[in-house]
Amino acid sequence: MNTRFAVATHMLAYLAHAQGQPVSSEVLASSAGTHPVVVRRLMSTLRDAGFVQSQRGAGGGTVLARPAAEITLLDVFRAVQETEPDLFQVGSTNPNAHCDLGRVMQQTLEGMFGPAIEAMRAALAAVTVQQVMQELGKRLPNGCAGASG
Amino acid sequence: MNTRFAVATHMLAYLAHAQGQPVSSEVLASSAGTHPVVVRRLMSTLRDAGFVQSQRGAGGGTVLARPAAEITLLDVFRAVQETEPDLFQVGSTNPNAHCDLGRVMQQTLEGMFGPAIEAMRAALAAVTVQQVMQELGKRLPNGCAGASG
DNA sequence: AGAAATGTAACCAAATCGGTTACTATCTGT
DNA sequence: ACAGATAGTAACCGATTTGGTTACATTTCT
Repeated sequence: MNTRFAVATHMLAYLAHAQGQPVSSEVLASSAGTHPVVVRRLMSTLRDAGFVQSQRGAGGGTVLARPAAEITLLDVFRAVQETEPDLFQVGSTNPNAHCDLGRVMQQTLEGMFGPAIEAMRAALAAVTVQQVMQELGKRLPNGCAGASG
Repeated sequence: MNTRFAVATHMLAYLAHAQGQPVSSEVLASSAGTHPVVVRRLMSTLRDAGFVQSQRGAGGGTVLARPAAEITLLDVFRAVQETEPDLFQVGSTNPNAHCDLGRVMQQTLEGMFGPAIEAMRAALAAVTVQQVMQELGKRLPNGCAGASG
């Protein structure tokens, strides 16, 4: 899987911790261990999804556009992972035209994965960015997250 | 995601339906809509995992090495998807050496994904190859699966 | 004006994936 | 013994994806 989901969550949690103070892509990239352009690319997606808001120019950066408590990890996953419908891409076995087995197999697997996928979705939907941030706070009592890195 | 998991399940269900009769990679490939070499590659993995047994030469093919009721989809997934531990590869954000945030973020996300991953695993473990085969039988009453395709 | 920052296109190297060819090894049947 | 059928496996290829990087236009603040 990609790193996009993890990086996006990382960025959002950082923004939540910044409490409305704009954060530059350079700072976020440094924290997430990637390149500022990668951050801005992801931000573009998150902006389209309505999660963040950016300001150009000196002193600019990105802030959350919604309360962190109202952004779930499922929201983030959906925004960032364009191929969300097939969280498990069961299909893509090229069904044999000569027989229905291929197609039926695909339907069958999809049916049997339904519960698994729903369980995963529910688990992701149960966690908010705010919770991630708070969990981070517990593990980083020194406050490094808000300062330099 | 790959097609490997779907194809492997396809093959195993087919073998379960064949009831001990060896099935050639050509037949399986035709049914799954792929190439015989792809089937044999996957079979090699499934053989290493102890799920199937193959016989070379004329009249050869592959048979199940275990009762279909004792092979779960989680088993198949683990065997075929080498990167199983990170069903969600949360990590691979390069933690910033300057600050612990990267590493802690990774730990935090992993911790919050634990339940989601476990839910998914449980759902996969609850389905056996035999159940897939039976479900296929319901949807293919004409018995095409056992005949030509 | 100049510095700082985003937005975005473009390119690249690496990895992955599935298909294909080619060859060897093995087994069965005559 | 020989021919045919089959698995096992290495090797290569093209397509796709991914993330990093450069480059440049745009915006905003001082």
